[in-house]
Amino acid sequence: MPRRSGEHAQLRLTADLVILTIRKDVLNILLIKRGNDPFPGSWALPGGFVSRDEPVDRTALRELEEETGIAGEALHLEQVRTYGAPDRDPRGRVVTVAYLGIAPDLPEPQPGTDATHAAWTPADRVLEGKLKLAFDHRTIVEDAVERARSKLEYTSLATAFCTEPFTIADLRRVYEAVWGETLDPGNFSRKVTKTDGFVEPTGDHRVGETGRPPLLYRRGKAVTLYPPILRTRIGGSGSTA
Amino acid sequence: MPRRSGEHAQLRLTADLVILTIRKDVLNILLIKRGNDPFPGSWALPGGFVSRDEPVDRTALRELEEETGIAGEALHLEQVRTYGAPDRDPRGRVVTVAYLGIAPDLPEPQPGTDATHAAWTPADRVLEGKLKLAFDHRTIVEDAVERARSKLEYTSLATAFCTEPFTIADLRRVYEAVWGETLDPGNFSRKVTKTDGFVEPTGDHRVGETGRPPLLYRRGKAVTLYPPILRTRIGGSGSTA
DNA sequence: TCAAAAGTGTTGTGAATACACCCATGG
DNA sequence: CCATGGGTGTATTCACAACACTTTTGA
Repeated sequence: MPRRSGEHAQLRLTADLVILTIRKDVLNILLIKRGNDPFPGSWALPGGFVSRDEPVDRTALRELEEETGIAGEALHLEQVRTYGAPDRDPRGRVVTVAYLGIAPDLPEPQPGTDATHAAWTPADRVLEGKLKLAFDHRTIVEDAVERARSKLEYTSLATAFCTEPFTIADLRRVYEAVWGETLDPGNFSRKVTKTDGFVEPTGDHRVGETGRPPLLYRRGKAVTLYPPILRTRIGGSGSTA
Repeated sequence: MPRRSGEHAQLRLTADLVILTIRKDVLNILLIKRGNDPFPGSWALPGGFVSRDEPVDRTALRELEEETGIAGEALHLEQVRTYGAPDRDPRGRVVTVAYLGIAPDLPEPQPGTDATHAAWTPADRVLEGKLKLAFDHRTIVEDAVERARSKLEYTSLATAFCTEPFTIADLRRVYEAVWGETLDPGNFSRKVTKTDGFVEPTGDHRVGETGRPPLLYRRGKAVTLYPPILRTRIGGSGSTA
């Protein structure tokens, strides 16, 4: 199938990561400050080049650890999509595979290779354009966050934000932070505990905080939720992409 | 960020296409019979190498036309995901970006470059393993078909299978073919016509067939459907991936 | 007149919302 | 005893599945 071999040799492949977590009830994203060309000093997603014979998924985990010191254990990681516009990188033809990672609240990241800083940043600062990112990383963030938002509806992804054991209110705060809307605590509790396989009670209560001690849960076996937990569409005409 | 330049030079990128259509109320997929190494004589997805400075999306359309004679006009095309296992291609490191295409019933494909045959094939023959495909193309087909099945639920994707103008029954047969289940005609009709922006009446009827002449519709403006048209989950425990 | 297909009416069931209210703890 | 957050009760609204039934054509 190749036409002339020279036509393909210049292309390089990277993996970039959108790592999301909830910090103080706010959706945060892991960013690094670039140390090298291009865009030195700019904020960007962690990521880097795929090595020969390295699965792309492993590139993602390796770069995450190299640039931020965060290990991929206990991290939900899934591919979002691939960005292949010819002019997206000034270094030449660089195609990137974007990943979405979901983490429970993690320690401060430690900058490593190619990064002078690594920090959790409220996702809204990127989505609202107040913080500019290098390359087409803002688009990647938008797509990844929308993926997370919609997967909260029909999968058990929200539990990946929680450290076990967690309470129903912990889970509700995940939905509220990711969707940016408040939910009725009572109705949410019922819906979650009645959705087969979403969460399993441990039998214990969480103590030490004010208010009635909540029951503790761990992740259930279900991957997809039926019925789904739908966002409230305003207007309902549904012309959103 | 590159370590040694030699580490990246060997990687090549392809675009592969899962083109779906409905033929005689059955979900069909467009396959080619390979003319070249590797796997000559095997059935496979249409696709080919990304050229220098060519957007990956354009590669997909170009290869589709080159190998099957089908033009990308009036074709819904979206990326599914990227497959990057190091050993997925015996020629070396070849990473592929898979696309899902949805087409209304099209003429017979004409084999072109690198393909000795091109044909519509019932998707079940591939999904049930009765027809073996080259590379990891069966996995790609499974993922693409599952994407189509779930997007029928919460988007207006089904209309991409229909030639305008179409009837509600045409649309119902799309759902039935893709989901592999029968739907109640009356309830389906109500649901579709009441879902804001899904279809718009043209005012005309289709004549010449037996039975009461159905109203004709064109695609509405909505991209997402609310409320969604959900598949009937049996058992409901939702442990599917 | 009959078969076939389209589309409406009707009814019972289940789920979602809004919100009142009770529970169990820390201060 | 009060504030705080967790959780249940309940009425209303809404959506859906099942299926009877009417409509309108071709044969």
